Amino acid sequence: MIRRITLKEIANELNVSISTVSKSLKDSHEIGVETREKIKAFAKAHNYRPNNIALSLKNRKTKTIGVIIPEIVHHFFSIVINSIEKFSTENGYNVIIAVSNESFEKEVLNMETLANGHIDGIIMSIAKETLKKQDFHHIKETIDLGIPVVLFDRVISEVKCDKVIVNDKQAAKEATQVLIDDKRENILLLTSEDYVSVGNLRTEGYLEALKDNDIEPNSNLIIKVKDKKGSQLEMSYLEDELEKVIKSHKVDAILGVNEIYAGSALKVLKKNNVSVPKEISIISFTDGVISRYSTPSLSTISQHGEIMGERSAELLINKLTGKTSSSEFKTEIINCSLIKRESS
Amino acid sequence: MIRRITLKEIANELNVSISTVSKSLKDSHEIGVETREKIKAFAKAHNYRPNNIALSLKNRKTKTIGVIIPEIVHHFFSIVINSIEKFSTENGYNVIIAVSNESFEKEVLNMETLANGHIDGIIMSIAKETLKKQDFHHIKETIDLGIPVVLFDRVISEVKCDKVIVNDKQAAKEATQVLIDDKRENILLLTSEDYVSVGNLRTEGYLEALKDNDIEPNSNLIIKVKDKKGSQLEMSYLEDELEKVIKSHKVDAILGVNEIYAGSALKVLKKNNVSVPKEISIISFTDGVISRYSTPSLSTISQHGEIMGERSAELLINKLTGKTSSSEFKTEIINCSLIKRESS
DNA sequence: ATAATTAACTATAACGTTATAGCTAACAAA
DNA sequence: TTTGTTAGCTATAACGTTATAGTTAATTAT
Repeated sequence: MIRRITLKEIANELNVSISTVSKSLKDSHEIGVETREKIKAFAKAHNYRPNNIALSLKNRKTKTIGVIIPEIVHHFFSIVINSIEKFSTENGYNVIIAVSNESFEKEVLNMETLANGHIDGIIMSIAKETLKKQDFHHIKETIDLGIPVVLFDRVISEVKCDKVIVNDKQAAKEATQVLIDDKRENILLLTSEDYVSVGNLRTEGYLEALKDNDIEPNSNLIIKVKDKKGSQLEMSYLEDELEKVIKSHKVDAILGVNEIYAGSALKVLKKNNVSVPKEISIISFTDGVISRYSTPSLSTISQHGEIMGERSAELLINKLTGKTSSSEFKTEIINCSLIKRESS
Repeated sequence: MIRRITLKEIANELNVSISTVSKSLKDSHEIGVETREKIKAFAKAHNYRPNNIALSLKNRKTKTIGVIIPEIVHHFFSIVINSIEKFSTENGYNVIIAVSNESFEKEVLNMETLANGHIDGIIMSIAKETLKKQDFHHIKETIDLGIPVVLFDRVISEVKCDKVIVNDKQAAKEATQVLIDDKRENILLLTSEDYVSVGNLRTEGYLEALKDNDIEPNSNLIIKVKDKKGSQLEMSYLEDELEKVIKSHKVDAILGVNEIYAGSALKVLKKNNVSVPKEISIISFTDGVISRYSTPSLSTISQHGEIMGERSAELLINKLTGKTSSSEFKTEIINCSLIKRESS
C-alpha cells in the first residue's frame, strides 16, 4: 500500500517549506525557476495529488452535486440522472445519488444528510408522499442554508428556486387532440392520484382538449390509479378497473400518463382480445423501453429526460459558479414531443 | 440565508473554549453538567450540525462509497445501484455514482477522480472496452492506495479484491437444458462478443448443455452481436443477422444473454410471423421490464440485482469498518433463477 | 500544614491545503 | 552611504473538528 504523498512530506524531503511546495505546484513566480522545477519533478515522480477533502474544507466547495429522486429503477429518472451525471462530470462536478423511494421521511433524511455533507447544491424531483403531505420545510431550510436547489419534473410553486418542467398540460392536450382527429371520441384517461402535480396537469390538458372539441368528459372514463406500496398491487388495481370499464363502456382510445400504465393497459386489452390500435388506440407519456418493445409498440410523449437532466445541472452549476444571481430564479419548460408508433 | 454555526462560534458566544464545546456535545464527563447542558441547549437551539468535511479530513474517512457502472439507463445496473444505495444509506454511507459508458478512458478518469476524492471505497462493474483492452492498471493502483474495491457482475481474475458474481455458466446450462427437455434441439444463441466475461460464460454453459445431450453445436446458430456506439446500430445488426438465420436454418428456440437481445429477437420473429413459443421458444438473461411487458412475456433468468448490490455493498462496508481483513478476499456467487413466463 | 488528588476546564497540534504577510539577502538608485 | 526595491523564500492563520496534554483551583488525604 502506497499512501498518497502530501505537501508536507514533499517539503520535508526537499528541505523547503510547505508554502514553497504549494506555490511551486501552482507555478507561482514567487518561487525561483530551479526550485520550482525540482519540486514539480519530485511531485510528479511521487504521483502527488492534492487532497480534495482538505481543499473542500478550505474553499468551502466540494464540487459535488446531490441528486434526490423518487426512484432509480425507472426509465425517465435513470435517463435524467444519466444526463445530470454526464453534464456534471464534464463540468468538474461529482454526483451523489439519494433515493427517496417516494417516501416523505426518507426524502427529508436524504436532504439533511446531503445538506450537512459533501455537496454544493441539490437537484431533486419530489416524492409523491411529500406532494401529498404538502410539507416542504426541508427544501426551504436547505435553500435558507445557502444551498442552491433545482427542482425538476415534479415541482411546486411554494418554493422559490430554479425549476425544470415539461409542458405537461399542453402535451396531454395535443395528444388528446391527435386521438380526436383520428375520430376517437371515447378516450379513457389512465392517470395518477390528484396530488401528483404532473398527473394533474396531464389530466387538465386532456379535459381541455375534450372541451375544445365539445366532447362531454365522462368521469367513468377517468381511472385514477391508487398508489400502493409495491407496484404489484398498483398494477392489479389498474388492470381490474380497466377491465371493468372496457366491458361496460365504449372506449376507443386510451391516454396514459406513463408507460407502465399504458403497458399494463395493453396487456388487459390483449387479454380481452381488443385489437390495438384498430378498436382502441393508445398514446402514453414516458418514452421508455416498454413502449419500444411491446407489440404493438406504443406511441409515446417523450419528456426528453436528457434535456431535463442537462438543463437542471446547468442551472445548478450556473448558480454554484456564480454565473447567475443567487436570488433570481428561472423555470425552464421543455417541450414534449409525440413519438408515433404502432398503437395509434 | 442562515450560515451553519460552528463550534468556534458557539464557544465565543458562551465564553468557553472550543474544546469545551466539542466535549460537551459529545457528553464528555470532563465537562461539568451545568456547562454541558447549557452548551447542548445552545447548540440545539442554533441547529448545530458538525461539518462533515472537517470530520472527513480529521478522520480520513468520508463515509461515502463510489460506484462506477457502465450504464445507468439499464435495468440490471439500475437495480444494483438502487440496492447499493439502500444498503449503504442504512449503514451510514453515501453513494457517488460515476458512469463509464462502456469506455475505458472514462472508466480510468472516473476511477482517478473518485480515488482522489471524497470516497472510502469503490464498487464497480467493468466497462466492455476495458475488458477488451485487458488493461486494469487503474483498478490495481486504486487498490494499492489502500482504497478497497469490490467488483460485481463483470469481474476479472487479474485483480485481487472482493467480487460478487452470478453463476452465469450454470444458469445458461440449466436454461438450455430446459429448452432441450422441451424437445428443442436447434437452439440459437444470441450472445455478445467474446471479451465480455459474462457473455462468454453464458456461451460456455450453452455449449456444455448441448454437449451433455449429444447435440452437435452449430456455429451458424451462434450470433455474436457486435457492439456499436449507439445501440440503434447494434440492434439492427442483431435483427438482420437473426432474420438471415431463421430463414436459412431450422431454429426452434433462442437463448439470449440479455433482455434487449431477446426483445429484439421477439420483434423479428413476429415480423416474420413465427409464433412464440410454439415454433420458437425464448429464454433470456436479465429479468427486466421488457420481459414482463412484451407479448408473449419472456421467460427470463434473473440475476438478482438486488442481492448483488446488497452483497457488494456489504463486502465493501465490512472492509471499510475493519470487520474483515484488508488482505483476504472473497468471491460471492449469487444463484440465478429461471422465471418461467409465456415465451417458453 | 503540606502534598496529593480531582473536577472542570483550556491550549495545542493535527488532518492537508492556500492566501497573506513577513523575512532576508542582494542589488539598484539617490 | 543610505535607502529602496526586488527576488526568493518562510511563517502563520484559517477552514472545522477532535484527541492529547496541559492548567487551574478546590478538595481530600496525611
